[in-house]
Amino acid sequence: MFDIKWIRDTPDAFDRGLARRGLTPLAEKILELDKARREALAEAQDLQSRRNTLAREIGAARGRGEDPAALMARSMADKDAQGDAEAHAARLTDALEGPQGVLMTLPNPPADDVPDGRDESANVELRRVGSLPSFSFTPLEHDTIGAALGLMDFERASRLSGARFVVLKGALARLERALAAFMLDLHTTEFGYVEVNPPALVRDSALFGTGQLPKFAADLFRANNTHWLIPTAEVPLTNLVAGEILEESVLPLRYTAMTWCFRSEAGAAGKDTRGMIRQHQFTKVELVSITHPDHSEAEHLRMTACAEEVLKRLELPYRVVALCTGDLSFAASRTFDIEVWLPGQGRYREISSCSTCGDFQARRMKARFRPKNGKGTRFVHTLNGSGLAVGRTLVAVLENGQQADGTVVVPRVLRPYMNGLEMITPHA
RNA sequence: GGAGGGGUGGCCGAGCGGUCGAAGGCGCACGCCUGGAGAGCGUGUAUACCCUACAAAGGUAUCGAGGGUUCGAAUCCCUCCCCCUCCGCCA
Repeated sequence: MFDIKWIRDTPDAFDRGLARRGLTPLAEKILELDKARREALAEAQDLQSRRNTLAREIGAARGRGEDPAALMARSMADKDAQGDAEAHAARLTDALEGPQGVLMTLPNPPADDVPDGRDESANVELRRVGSLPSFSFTPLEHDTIGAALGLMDFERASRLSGARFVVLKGALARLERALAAFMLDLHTTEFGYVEVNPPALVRDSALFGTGQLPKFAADLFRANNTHWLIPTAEVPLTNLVAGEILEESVLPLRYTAMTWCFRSEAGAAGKDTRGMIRQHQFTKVELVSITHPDHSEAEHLRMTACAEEVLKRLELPYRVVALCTGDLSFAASRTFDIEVWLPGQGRYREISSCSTCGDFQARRMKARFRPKNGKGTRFVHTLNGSGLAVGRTLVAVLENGQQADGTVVVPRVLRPYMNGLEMITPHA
């Protein structure tokens, strides 16, 4: 969602943002609509104002026992014209700001420092952390390891639910729970995030707020006519402040939640069909921050560091990548991906995505705050990041911790969460 | 699922077709008063849009949301959302 005033003031900057997203200029067209809308609005308001005056005079005349017929006739005379002007203004407003309006369907412009590029090949690696493990054997992929342990079952999962589901058992089920608990504990006790247990079913308005709707309905699971399954806890956590006017003193708000995430993975046919990398349902610990506009930049770095800390403590090697304009998601203005090293695949894979959305989501949600000094209200900034994707973290633990004998070493920090277990062995 | 009762400004609460953005109270802010505090008194206290210098003044809208009736709606009608109570069911 865009600030129409900003487009009025700086149409070139707006079009430049679109261009960086690979879109054609639209400022001129938008400003035409905007101008027409304001004219229609002014006309309608003018007529309404006159009729309000007449209505008051009619009331007064009645009070004096006079016949208001003449006044009523004058009021009626303007009625159609007003109706037309209103309808016209409403159509134009809808074309601009309605659910399918231009301002609603255009993506957030990239921040200035986002590298330009068509696709992920233009992403910029910022840093590598941790040293890659070496193996005296050819490291296996996680699904092979899990199957050999007898604790990861794709066949039965597909019998239950089809492709892109998994059944974890025993120590692996426990490992998933341990990972999520460890992450939540870290974020709540050391980084000041408030743990939230939000609904996993939301309605349209929440998904419009964060930007999944109207454009990406195909990526979501729809429960029925009124509810959708969340694709990420970003949706309920961010929408916690939808429609609110916050006191500046409560900012920043930091929320974390462990939820299941449900994604239809439309358009991912053929990608990552094996294993747990790309599932219809997965567990994720999410981080969301609601900040003052002046602090979102620093918060973005802070949030990324919080997510990185999880990997550091799990002793998993990773790298951080700045997404280029072509790889940026709809609502994000800047995104850092954290990619964990997967020895079985011999490559880094995304395990977290930390984005700042500026005021883009806040506008859609109407989430504002009242500045301490100064009047009126301002839109907050919203940020979200995985801290981390639990399923993929489990994959990384398996692939990095695998031993020649098929067992898997449990990372030290997880052992308290695993009843002291140091090693995952077959059928454990 | 069945039967009722409700949704008014930061909060409480009046209004039930006319001059209501909305009485009154509380809270909050500022001022006066005070050695200081309290009490007391006074003033102010929403959001969005239009207009405009993104000033002042003005206009329009908003009493859960959206439609309708009417010259005129917080007040009447319809649809939807939400909350509460009782019964049923249920983790």
